[in-house]
Amino acid sequence: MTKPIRVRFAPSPTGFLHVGGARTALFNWLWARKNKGTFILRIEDTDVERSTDASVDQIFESMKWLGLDWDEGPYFQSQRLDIYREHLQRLIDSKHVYPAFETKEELDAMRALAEAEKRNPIYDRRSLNLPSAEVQRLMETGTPFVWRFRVPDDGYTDVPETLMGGNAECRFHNPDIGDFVITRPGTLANPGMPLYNFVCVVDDALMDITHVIRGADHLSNTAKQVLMYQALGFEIPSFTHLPLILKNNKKMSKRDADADPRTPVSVSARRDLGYLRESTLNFLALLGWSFPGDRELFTVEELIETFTLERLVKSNANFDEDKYLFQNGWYIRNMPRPEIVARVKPFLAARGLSADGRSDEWLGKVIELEIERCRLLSDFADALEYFFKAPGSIDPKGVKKFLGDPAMADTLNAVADILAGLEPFAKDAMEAPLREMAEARGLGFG
RNA sequence: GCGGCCAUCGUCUAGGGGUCAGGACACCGCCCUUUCACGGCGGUAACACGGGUUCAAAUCCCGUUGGCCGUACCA
Repeated sequence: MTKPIRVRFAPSPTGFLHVGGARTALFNWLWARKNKGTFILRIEDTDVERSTDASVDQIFESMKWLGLDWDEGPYFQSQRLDIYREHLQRLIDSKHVYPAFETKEELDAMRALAEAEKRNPIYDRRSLNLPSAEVQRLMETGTPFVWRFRVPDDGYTDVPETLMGGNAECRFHNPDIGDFVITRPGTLANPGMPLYNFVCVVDDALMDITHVIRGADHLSNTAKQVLMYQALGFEIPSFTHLPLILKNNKKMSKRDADADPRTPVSVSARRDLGYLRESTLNFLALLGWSFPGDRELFTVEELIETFTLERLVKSNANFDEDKYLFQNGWYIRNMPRPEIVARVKPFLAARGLSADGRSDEWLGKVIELEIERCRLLSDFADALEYFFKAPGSIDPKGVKKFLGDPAMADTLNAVADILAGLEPFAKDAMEAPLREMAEARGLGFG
């Protein structure tokens, strides 16, 4: 038995949990559950400007709803600043980092110039080339500076990647990486907050993460991180970069605000629309992974049992709304009826349809009437509304078209007479006389 | 621009030297059904292109093209 598996999901609380993040969390969770490992939740909130408590709460809530329970954490990076400070000092002492004094504006100008000259916008190390007396003076006079990581002048950095790169290693040319920044601007007295590529490595190493499973948008960051692991003398974990989830062939992100209310990107909005956790997990698992043997529908237990990193797909996947909807409908139809009744209730209430005084049995019967047509839990509220309240308004066009016709009024009266005379009043008993009447009047039976 | 990754039906994918290239969603048709839906049956539809290697390439190699991601004092 080798080292126990430890994985983590590390969202930044700058918005709700979106379906892409949920899939990353799911694959980490599955890998932990499959291997009796540990699933850790870590909140990456070093960007104080953008992080909010509301986002943290919503992330927790969405993960709990999906059933992605964590074994350790949540850790908050904002509460671990002393740890990062300690490791930063190690990097300073070992000369792996150096202070850089350029302002944001200067850097923007340098980048613009590089672009205009069609050069790579790579930091030119001007602060590294400052005389040490000048560096000393600037620091002591309180000039704000950032810490930059000194990337080796030549050579290559290999990322031990299990998926991308054909199970080989992704190789980056060091001079292409550039000396990246690992803290925000600060002074000796007032140090700047540490940045992602630094804290991520410190935490993953200190938390004994064995497998880093994250989105492929982090692939190029990983080269920087490998360099940091080496500089800090940490053991490098294995990396698995998941193909991205695309929406209309573009990376799906929470920044594409939920333009269409029917197809939101946030997990909680999907839940509120009446998507089930079961179908959400099932559908998400199929985005970049496949169940062996043509299976498309499976339980979470089967998923845990079957999950392997080997069956992960390398190419990006478009989010297929139709398939998600279909699977949601399938789960609704195949769910035990008492369970469905319980799940539909909140959606009726949300629509102001009171089930007070109605038994679950009665609710079960009316739900059964529409269950094959409903693909979202919220569809039941639309479909069953007429059981709960009288029509609020009637389409005037419809009134004119049907009720304005004297023959129609006559027909309706005939229908009413037949129904009133029925004994007992049952569905089976009403069909024959109504058909007879329709035929006599030369009408379709529709 | 530079760097990295990727490339099978419209979409999600299976298949990794010899398959009629399989499944699912969507779409179309038929059946079931008073309608719709569900269900059943059937159908349209794919190996990006060009070179190699090989008796044999969707599968291996190289190139091209295309797509995506990154190129922050965000994560």
